[in-house]
Amino acid sequence: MVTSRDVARLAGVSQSTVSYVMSGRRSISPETRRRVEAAIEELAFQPNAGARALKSQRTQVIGLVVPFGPGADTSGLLPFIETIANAAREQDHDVLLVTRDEGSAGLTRLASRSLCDAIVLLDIEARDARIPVAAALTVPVILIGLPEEPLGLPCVDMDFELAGKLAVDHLAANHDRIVVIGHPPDIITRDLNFIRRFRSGTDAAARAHGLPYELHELPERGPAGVIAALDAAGRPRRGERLGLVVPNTEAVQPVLNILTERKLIPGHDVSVVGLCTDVLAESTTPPVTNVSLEPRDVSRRAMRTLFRLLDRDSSVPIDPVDLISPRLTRRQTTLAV
Amino acid sequence: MVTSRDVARLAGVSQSTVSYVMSGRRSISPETRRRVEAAIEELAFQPNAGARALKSQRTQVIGLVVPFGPGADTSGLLPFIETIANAAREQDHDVLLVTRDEGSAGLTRLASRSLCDAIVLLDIEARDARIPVAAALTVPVILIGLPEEPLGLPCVDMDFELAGKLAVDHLAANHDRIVVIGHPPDIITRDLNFIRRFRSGTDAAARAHGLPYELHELPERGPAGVIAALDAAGRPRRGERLGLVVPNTEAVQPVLNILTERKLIPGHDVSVVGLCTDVLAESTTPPVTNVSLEPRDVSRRAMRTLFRLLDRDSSVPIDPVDLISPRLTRRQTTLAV
DNA sequence: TTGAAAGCGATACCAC
DNA sequence: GTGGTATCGCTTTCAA
Repeated sequence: MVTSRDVARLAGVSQSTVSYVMSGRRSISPETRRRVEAAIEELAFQPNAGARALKSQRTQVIGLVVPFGPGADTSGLLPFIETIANAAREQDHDVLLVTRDEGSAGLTRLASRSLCDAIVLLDIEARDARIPVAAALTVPVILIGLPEEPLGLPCVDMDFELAGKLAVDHLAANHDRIVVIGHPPDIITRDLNFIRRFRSGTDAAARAHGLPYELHELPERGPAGVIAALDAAGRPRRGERLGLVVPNTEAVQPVLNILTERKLIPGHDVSVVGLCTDVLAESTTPPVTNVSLEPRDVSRRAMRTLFRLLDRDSSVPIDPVDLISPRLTRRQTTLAV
Repeated sequence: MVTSRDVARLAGVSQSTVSYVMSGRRSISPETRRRVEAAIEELAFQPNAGARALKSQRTQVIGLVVPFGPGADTSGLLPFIETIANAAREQDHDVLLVTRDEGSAGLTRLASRSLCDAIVLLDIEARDARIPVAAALTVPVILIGLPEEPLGLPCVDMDFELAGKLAVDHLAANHDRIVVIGHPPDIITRDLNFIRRFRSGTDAAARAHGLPYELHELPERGPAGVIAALDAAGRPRRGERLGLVVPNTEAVQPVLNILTERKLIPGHDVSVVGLCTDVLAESTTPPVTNVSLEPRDVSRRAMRTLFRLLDRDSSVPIDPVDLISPRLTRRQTTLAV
């Protein structure tokens, strides 16, 4: 393994000079710089991360707590991880994965062992036991999600309440009844509060518009659950214009399939608004009118905030709660006005 | 930040004793052990990872190179990451993500900076430029995928050739024509050689059975590409029993949908065998007969091999190429014999 | 503009 | 059974 000593020897300078050439923290004569850079090149020198972290108290690593482990819901997770990893790399940082099933211990491990400079927590529950632990850590932590009590930790998330409102507002003009198709039981018991927030949005909007409004949970995972929920919703009565809101990304295509099988053409006999990413909405059959749920935007924002927190001399104020506004895109599954 | 010195002071012992209590590398009197453990507990001491790595030359980190970055195909990636992260944690290791768009530089960075003890490379192309670089590293590297020239690096992958053979063998008994639905152009140009291997399996098996055999690539991504490929295959001629093989996981459900739309019931008017995970196969409508493609099994095996490589005093022989046998599960989309 | 040297925190050898 | 101490490779202060 080649060290800065080797470089120094080859360049005929001291070890500290090598360090200064690399960090640029003091002026170096052009000649010395040239020799050192040549030596670095020749030996393909890269500084030892452990030594650097030990001395500088900076690991250049972002800890990412992901919801892996028995019984975890990992659907839709990849865009978060990808965006976070890319954003980290742009700032010359790497990402260390910590599995969620370690619970709070994973957080203290990251911080106490100085494994990372900052932590991103995904998949936040409404009353997440990790929040108090995270709030007490010495490293900055950012939450992707919105707990009831953030305890001062910055949060970034979609504005699900607004999303719910957008969906209902879109349908309000020309529909007689709004039905929200819910989530399977395992999701409900997890108490992820984006569900609650979305419902409070749909709920308030339906009330504001004076529209009949029902919510039907999925009694189980998979197509059977969707069928049951649609049965509960019932077929549109004669002349009734029914609007379905599907906040469960995974249920969007199944809902469209089942309606089609029942000779209810989405966009013609019934309306469907999904909560899902634009990419997904464009690839459903037929393309579904959707409220965008863009994990990449959320992750980007979270990372921007995180690096501001790390940048101690940036005095840019940090939003304690940063809610990204969704956008509704009309596609083929909602009735024309 | 609490260090082993603090623990030593509190316990009234030397720093080295603390270290030995933690590592168990020499015998300690019960009384001393008790005091040290109490101090560790009280101070919630955790050893500094950088310092430990610096001295011990072990980071307890596995580097994972993931295909993130512009234009990367990340579908189906998550189960690999999840399984690898879980397997690492079971061996008291963490996972450091490196994005693929760093290319070979990411590999040398991981190794030269001593960021990790071993590297897992995903998404291997047939002639992957990273292989020679990886082979020259000082840390063990394992490939998930099978390049043309592994250069001595251990590889773990599904046995795609066998997968192709299984699919065709299953159809051979009662079909008159085999059509393989291919991949979209971007995948083809990537030259991921599992495609080639699968085809060589279907090809050989069809020849062995003396069956008419066609391959139709998808001219583009998305449903339109699938429609075009199915058009090219043509409807079964009067009385002809047509068997479709769909090695492209993402195309499986679209194929089923389109056939159904065309009043060709899978399992009745035409047969479909997909290459996909069992979980997916069970949740398609209708459940598709599939050859299993189990990323978790592959990842598990890779990690087992990796930790054997790290375990210097394990003399268990390492398979240079470890191909996991797939399994065909008959579901509802293939004609009864 | 450059060099010498202290020290980050853990490990493990050498003493006793 | 336990303690002292050199050392890993780098950063940065202090001196020149």
